[in-house]
Amino acid sequence: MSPEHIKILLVDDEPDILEFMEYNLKKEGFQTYTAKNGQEAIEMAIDIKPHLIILDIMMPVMDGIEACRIIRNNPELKNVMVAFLTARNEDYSQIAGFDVGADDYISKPIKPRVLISRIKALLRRVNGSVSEDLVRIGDLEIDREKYTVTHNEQQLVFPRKEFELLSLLISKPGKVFGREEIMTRVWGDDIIVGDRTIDVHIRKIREKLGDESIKTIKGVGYKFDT
Amino acid sequence: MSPEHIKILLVDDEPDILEFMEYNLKKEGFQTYTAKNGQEAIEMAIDIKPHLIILDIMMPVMDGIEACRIIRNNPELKNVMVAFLTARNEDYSQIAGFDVGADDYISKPIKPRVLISRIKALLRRVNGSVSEDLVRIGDLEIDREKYTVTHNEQQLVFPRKEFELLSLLISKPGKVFGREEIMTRVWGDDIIVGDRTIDVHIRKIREKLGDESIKTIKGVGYKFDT
DNA sequence: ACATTTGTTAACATTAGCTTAACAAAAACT
DNA sequence: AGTTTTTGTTAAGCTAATGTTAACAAATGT
Repeated sequence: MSPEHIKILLVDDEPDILEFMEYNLKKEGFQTYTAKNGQEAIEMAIDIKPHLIILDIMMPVMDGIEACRIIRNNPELKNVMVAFLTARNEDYSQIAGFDVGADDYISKPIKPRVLISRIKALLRRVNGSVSEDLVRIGDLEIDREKYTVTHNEQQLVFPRKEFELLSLLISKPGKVFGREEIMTRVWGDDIIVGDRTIDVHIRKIREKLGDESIKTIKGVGYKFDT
Repeated sequence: MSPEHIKILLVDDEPDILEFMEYNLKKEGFQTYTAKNGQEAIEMAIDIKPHLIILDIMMPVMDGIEACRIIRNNPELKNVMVAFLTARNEDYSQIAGFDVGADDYISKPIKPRVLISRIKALLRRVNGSVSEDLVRIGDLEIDREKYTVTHNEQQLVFPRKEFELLSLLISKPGKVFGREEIMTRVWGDDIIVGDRTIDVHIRKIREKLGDESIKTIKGVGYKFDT
């Protein structure tokens, strides 16, 4: 999704900050909208249905936390992303765990490059590419966020590579992943490791899952299949 | 705190009354849950951690008084508010409810407006003094307002960074927080501190909590898990 | 101003998990 | 069948990531 189609609603009571953010986001091609308090933000959000709302926490009339709560409870808005703006040294405790469902925190003072990259990361998430934190296949459930694999009610611990490898295979059950592809997607293009490395990891996964699920297609690669 | 975030557990053996209360509370925006006896109520309460439980006194299987007693003895639930539903002419002496720690009585027949205003009053009490900033996970209770962590009846003092770090981890139990994320959310984007800093804080927290609860996922991050 | 508590760093110890090498087994090819 | 190629297995080393400690700096309290 290109920036031109992304609507971002900026909410802050300080005009300077709004202007600053708006300038930087517009330069990147985003569509921007502004509101100066939570109340206004919600009305506007319902109207324009932005992809992302950047909310200052401290605002008159209605603060960011409260606004976020309302947004999260509005069925029309519950899927928009919300990022909080927090003062540099604002106690994290003020916001932490108010599990109002914020997707990110951006701290002041805002640096344009940080802002942009955070926003892009956020939007990447919304587009589905990354998210999908929980995948269930048969009696297997892998949770990328918690980094756990649950198998027959048992939570198993998987070290990084094993997890990523299994995760990759499961991402498309049935598809055969060639060694090349596994290499680049689990290890990356730069680092070079021997060929047996993959086998060893496959073996460990099989060991933990009691075999069966990962199949070898000789000369081609591996696949996950029930 | 807006009604949308208030969870109320309604407990009565008469479906009509449940439905009546539920209808009225939902209209006000509260989240409601229902159970038809004390047994069920307790299981449900542990699960959903409601803010308020409205208990009928006379019920089959387990009556309200007994249920309340159990609730008050469960560390995870001891701070929820409990209100009893009493028949109009029920003798107060019979109730003995205050002995088991009820916070209010609501007498049948229930009038919607009375019900709502009593509930709001109750919840105001909660917000004024305790709770809301209080999170309980297992035998841990962290209070963001007081900056304290209670563990096995012991109030521990956590310095700011430690507290914020623990607080972050607990805000989503199970989720693995990468070092990057920890950095930005506890320290902020601007300030740069060495890598070992996080470890040292983690260590101190573990020291105080007697270890176990914070787990390391090597190469990924840390998570809080029971 | 001093004492105490927090936060950070640096240097070193430790460990988990990654990689490898060497060999065994199984397919695949002649 | 024999040979070649690919994969499985094992255990031992290696390395990067984390744990640990203590000393110092910074903040906070008295």
